Amino acid sequence: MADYSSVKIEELYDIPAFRNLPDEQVRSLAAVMVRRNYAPGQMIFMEGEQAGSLWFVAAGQVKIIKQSLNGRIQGLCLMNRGKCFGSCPLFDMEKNPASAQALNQVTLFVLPDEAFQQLKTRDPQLVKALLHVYSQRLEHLSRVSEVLGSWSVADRINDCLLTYADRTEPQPTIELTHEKLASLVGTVREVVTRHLTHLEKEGVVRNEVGRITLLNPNALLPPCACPDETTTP
Amino acid sequence: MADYSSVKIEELYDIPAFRNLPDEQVRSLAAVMVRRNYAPGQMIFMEGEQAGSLWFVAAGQVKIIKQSLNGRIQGLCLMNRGKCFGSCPLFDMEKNPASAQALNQVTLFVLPDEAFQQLKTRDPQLVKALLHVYSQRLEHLSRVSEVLGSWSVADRINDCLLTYADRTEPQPTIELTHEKLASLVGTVREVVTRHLTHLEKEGVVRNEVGRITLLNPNALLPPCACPDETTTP
DNA sequence: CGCCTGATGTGACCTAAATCACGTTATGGG
DNA sequence: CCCATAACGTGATTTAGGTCACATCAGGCG
Repeated sequence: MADYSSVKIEELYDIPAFRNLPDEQVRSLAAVMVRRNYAPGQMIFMEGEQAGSLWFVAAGQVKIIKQSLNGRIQGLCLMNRGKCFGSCPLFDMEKNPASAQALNQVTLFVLPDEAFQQLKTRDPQLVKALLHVYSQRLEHLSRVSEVLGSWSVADRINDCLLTYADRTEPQPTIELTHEKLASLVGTVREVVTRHLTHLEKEGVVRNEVGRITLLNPNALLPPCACPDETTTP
Repeated sequence: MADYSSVKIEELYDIPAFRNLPDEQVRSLAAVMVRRNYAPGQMIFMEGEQAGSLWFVAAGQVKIIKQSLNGRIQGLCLMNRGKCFGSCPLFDMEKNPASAQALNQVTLFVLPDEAFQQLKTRDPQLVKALLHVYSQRLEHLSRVSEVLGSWSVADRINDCLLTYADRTEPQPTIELTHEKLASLVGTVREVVTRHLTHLEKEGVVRNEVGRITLLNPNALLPPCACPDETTTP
């Protein structure tokens, strides 16, 4: 099943991190990158494993998760087409801080560690592009920490819907089962179902099997922007 | 009250990130760094503010927190003597991803943004040292996410005790009030008190006012390392 | 030494959300 | 077309842990 065929230059330009790079750099990247396919549910790499490579999502969705000793799984984020993940070879991280799992049929482009090490010496611009990706990741994680720590499950679900909605269409949609949404948010299916049916009754979303349509995204917005004017003197 | 006197070279050598740097580099750092003092509870910088500088803890403790719109506060970590925090000028982060607050009387060394920008061009080694700090932060945050998402409050308290214990003495101690511990862990005082008195009954810790002594740290260890041999066939 | 304030102990109560336990609805393959 | 299976809907029950309401204890200080 594994398809190790090469990566086309046009395909690389679809990835935001590379969009502004000059042609020859992308060309040299394409030469060393590898295409990989994964089946739904398949693990791409595991937390704690030796790290190094960089992964780019060409098609499908990848879930980044932490699994703790007690068996519970906490989703950290969902990587869509164009996103980059993997332990950063720029730092000297030895191990993957989390696991990556294909959520559906997935195609990835891999930049192997060795290839990256070579590129980075003669290509500081590339390094800068990737550093930026990592600064976003730091921000994202600190946001996850905030959300997990102080939001209600309902708010977390709303936030997740807004974050991962596909906005290319007039009606933003999310192509996830309740089960998968639940694992991303860090809760269980029943709670997601209940909350979604509630939202549907309010006319905020429409539920179909494996797909949620946002009819009124704004209604999901305020996590709790309680207008706290009451600064009692 | 603000004491802007200069920073001594010996003091910088106390900071792990600089310990292995050659003498002249540390000398040039000392020339541009600034000393600052903060009172207990005082905010050092706020989430969302313009970022840039790097901060090093010379004495006291600094709490890194996220405050969400609903007013709840989630502690991310506690910085002890020698630790480094602040938004990384290496990335192009515009804003602080979190706030920093002095937990007690605190002395900091500040490396201002401008100074750092100059240093980094002629000192790649320094950059590398700091990148390493940031890779640790990424790991820490992903750990926080895991812990918040899937551990019980009791486990989180235990973990916090182990993480922030001062191991220089035979009996590790934590110098925090229950209130402050609670805000670090992301819970309320009562829960911390209850759990600590429970631990004291079991002989695992000793409680004094503003101080907790770990009598048997190992008892705090397993978050839930349930020996799950039962791979039922 | 008595008072005030901040740090603790502890019970009663209450809510969010996880669990359990089903029933119902899609949907694709034979 | 039928059935297995995955996805969804919904109630009843349970529980961790947050909230409230006090009572106690320790240290500083006039």
